[in-house]
Amino acid sequence: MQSKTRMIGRDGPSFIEVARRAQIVECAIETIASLGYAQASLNQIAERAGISKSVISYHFAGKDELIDQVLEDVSAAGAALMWPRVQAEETSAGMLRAYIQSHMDFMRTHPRHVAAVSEILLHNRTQFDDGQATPLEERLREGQRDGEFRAFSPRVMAWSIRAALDEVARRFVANPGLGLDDCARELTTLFDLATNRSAAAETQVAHDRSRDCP
Amino acid sequence: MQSKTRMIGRDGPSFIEVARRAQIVECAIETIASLGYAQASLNQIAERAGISKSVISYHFAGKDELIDQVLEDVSAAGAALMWPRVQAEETSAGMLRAYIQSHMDFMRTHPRHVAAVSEILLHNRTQFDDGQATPLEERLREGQRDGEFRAFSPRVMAWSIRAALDEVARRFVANPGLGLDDCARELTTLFDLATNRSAAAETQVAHDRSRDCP
Amino acid sequence: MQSKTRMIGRDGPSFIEVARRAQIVECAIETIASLGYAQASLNQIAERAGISKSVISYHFAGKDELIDQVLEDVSAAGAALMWPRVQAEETSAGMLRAYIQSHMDFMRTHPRHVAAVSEILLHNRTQFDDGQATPLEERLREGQRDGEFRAFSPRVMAWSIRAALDEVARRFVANPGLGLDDCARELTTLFDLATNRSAAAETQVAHDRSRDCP
Amino acid sequence: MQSKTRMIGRDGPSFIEVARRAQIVECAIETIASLGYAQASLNQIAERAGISKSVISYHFAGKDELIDQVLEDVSAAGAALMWPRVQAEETSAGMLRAYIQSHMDFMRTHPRHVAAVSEILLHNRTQFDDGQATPLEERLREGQRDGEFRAFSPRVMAWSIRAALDEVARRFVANPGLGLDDCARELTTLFDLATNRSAAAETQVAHDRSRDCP
DNA sequence: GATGAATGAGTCTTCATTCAT
DNA sequence: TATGAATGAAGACTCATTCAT
Repeated sequence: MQSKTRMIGRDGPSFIEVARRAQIVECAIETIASLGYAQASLNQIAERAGISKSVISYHFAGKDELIDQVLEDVSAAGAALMWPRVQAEETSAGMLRAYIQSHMDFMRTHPRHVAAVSEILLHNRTQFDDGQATPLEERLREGQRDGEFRAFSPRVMAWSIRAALDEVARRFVANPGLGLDDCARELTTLFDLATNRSAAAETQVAHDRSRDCP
Repeated sequence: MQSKTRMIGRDGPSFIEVARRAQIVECAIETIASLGYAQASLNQIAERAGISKSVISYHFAGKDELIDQVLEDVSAAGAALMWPRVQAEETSAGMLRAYIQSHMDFMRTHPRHVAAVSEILLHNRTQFDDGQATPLEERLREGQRDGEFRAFSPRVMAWSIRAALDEVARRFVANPGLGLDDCARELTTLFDLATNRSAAAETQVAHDRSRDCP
Repeated sequence: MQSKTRMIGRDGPSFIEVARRAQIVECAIETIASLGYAQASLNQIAERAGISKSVISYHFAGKDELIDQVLEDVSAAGAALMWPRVQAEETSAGMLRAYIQSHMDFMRTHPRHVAAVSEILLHNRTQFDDGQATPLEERLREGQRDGEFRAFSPRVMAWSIRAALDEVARRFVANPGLGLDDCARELTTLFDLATNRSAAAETQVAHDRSRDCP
Repeated sequence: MQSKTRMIGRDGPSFIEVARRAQIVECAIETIASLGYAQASLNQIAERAGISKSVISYHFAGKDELIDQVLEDVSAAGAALMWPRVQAEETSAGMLRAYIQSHMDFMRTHPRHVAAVSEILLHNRTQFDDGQATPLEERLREGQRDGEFRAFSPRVMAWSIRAALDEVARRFVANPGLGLDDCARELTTLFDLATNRSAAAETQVAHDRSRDCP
């Protein structure tokens, strides 16, 4: 709808309005995941939706609003799936595993959603707010305070985790035959080893030994 | 394209041809790193090079060939810096550390090159050759055969390593104040722990214990 | 168009029909005066009216009819205010003064109406009916026949008067602080001098003198 | 030319560049004068020029620059024609007559130019710099200081003069049969009478008389 | 009567590419 | 070799209009 005065009345957006927006958002996701962010023009999106290009302009103020809606919808859905499972864990290591595992599960059920968001975030790196910590980073930091995680930079670790997950997401979209279960197991183990205290200690010993007698 | 016609002459590309192509590639790198892939039009590149836009079309079959050349040149430069240092190591763990470390060193000395390639790969993720193993993956596999690395999927591990390195690269470009030394140390430790055999064993024990008495 | 169909009923347009049309016309005036003709889309007009855009299409055959109605309504209102005062004058000079003065008064009481019409005429200067004389022109001609006005082209004089009034209207809309009383006095004097017989004679003398001994 | 770096070297714009720009500016004038500002799209302009729409984008940074160029070119041409003739006059009244007369002469030789500028100025009334005095206003004020002109608001008078001239310009474009000589004579007389001191005095007398015995 | 929804034509702009010189 | 000039396709966006409900 073009007017921004969108009924201050009681009803809010109509059913069909909601449905259309959802459909367009879905098609945008589909398109971005398939063609990449750069190739995902309104034309392409409209074509996939089987609608005229201007229908998008009717339901969204502009491409930006559409993209924002994609981010919002997918993030909300992802968070709804993931955080309960993360919070249900008692240990920090468990939480990290749950984070990765649920991320992969979400990816399995919504592969193109994850890929699309990944594409969007990668291309809109304006808001690279290096200043602010992500929830994941916070959780890692907490795990360190608890003494469960070894000493590492939570920021770099969070970057690495997200980068690995996003990479898998894109690979999965390009190649749906990819075994997500295997990937999940690999990544949980990888970052388990990378974060837990005892492994670090042991490796430190190994390092020391290797330095002692080269 | 014209260059092919030129190639059939007896002496290959002339000196000036080579120089021009190199100059253009450099300017392309500069432009992409500065403005991002999307804003790096031939116009912008030509402007930075102080040449006419059509010079690019003259020396390259099209924008695609230019971009490919950028990838090729930077990859070659990177490989030339990195692989000697990697090969000089005797242990697989050392090689992995050298891989990460030299990658960061290359990033420090050629930040814009790395940024440009990163941008390009991000936008042209069409050709996801999942079939073929990268050199890094091969090295990881070798480390497993040697018994130095634990059992993991070399492919997923390679993906994770590259993803982490590229992420740091992008962060570094966006924020040159980023401490590359710290990142290098973080990542080498991270993937050291993630790959080495003893850490895995120890962690496995820890896991078992945690399963025994929850 | 639908309204024609409706008209063939026995009682003409219903009360609600008339009211709606009037409301829409008012909002159109408001919008055009505020945003300018170019920015006054049906969307904007409907928004200000608090109605749906298609209501306009329902009550008017198209934007053109709406615009025509605006012109008609404002002209009628203006004429209703002005002509009685003009006709009340006995001399032609008095009539001209009354014309200008009442025009400015109308401008003061209906600034946005005048501005809207001004905008519309500016953008739709297709139908320049140069053939037909305006009422103002007729009055000027009459003043000449009475011997009260000097000899001049009533057409060009009428153009000049209207142009000056419209110019002041636009200035007033752009800058409501403009002193309309001052403008009214200036313009009445200006065109008084420009039309009256005695001033012309005197000036003619001056001209002749200046030609005699340059 | 798209690049803004336009050769800092010695040559400046090439001959063909200058010619093309001039041609496009002429066609823009033609189009605006014929269709009105609102209908003068780049498409229309390009069509009249017999060139592709993007040629305009090549030679001008955007529509704005084209419009600005139109204003600049026409203003320069007009000023070059008018001001020498205006300055050549010794009396203020002579200058005003020369201003109007030369304006009409320019209109005769460049009718569409004048009409186009008039259209542009009317539509871009953003810069309605009511604060700043135009050269014409300054001249009028000077004439008052000299004691040659009666007391009037130079601003309102300048508005009226320009409005009348622009009105005639538009009428002339719409109807080329219009007798410009007659118009020129009419307007010079009109504003002569409206400004000169003696006419005002005489009229004042008439006014007084009419007030005495109405 | 009224309206949300949809649409196609049209706006300006950017860009890679081609061509004659 | 080099380049100024030109072009067509595609980009996002606006808008008056139409239609089913």
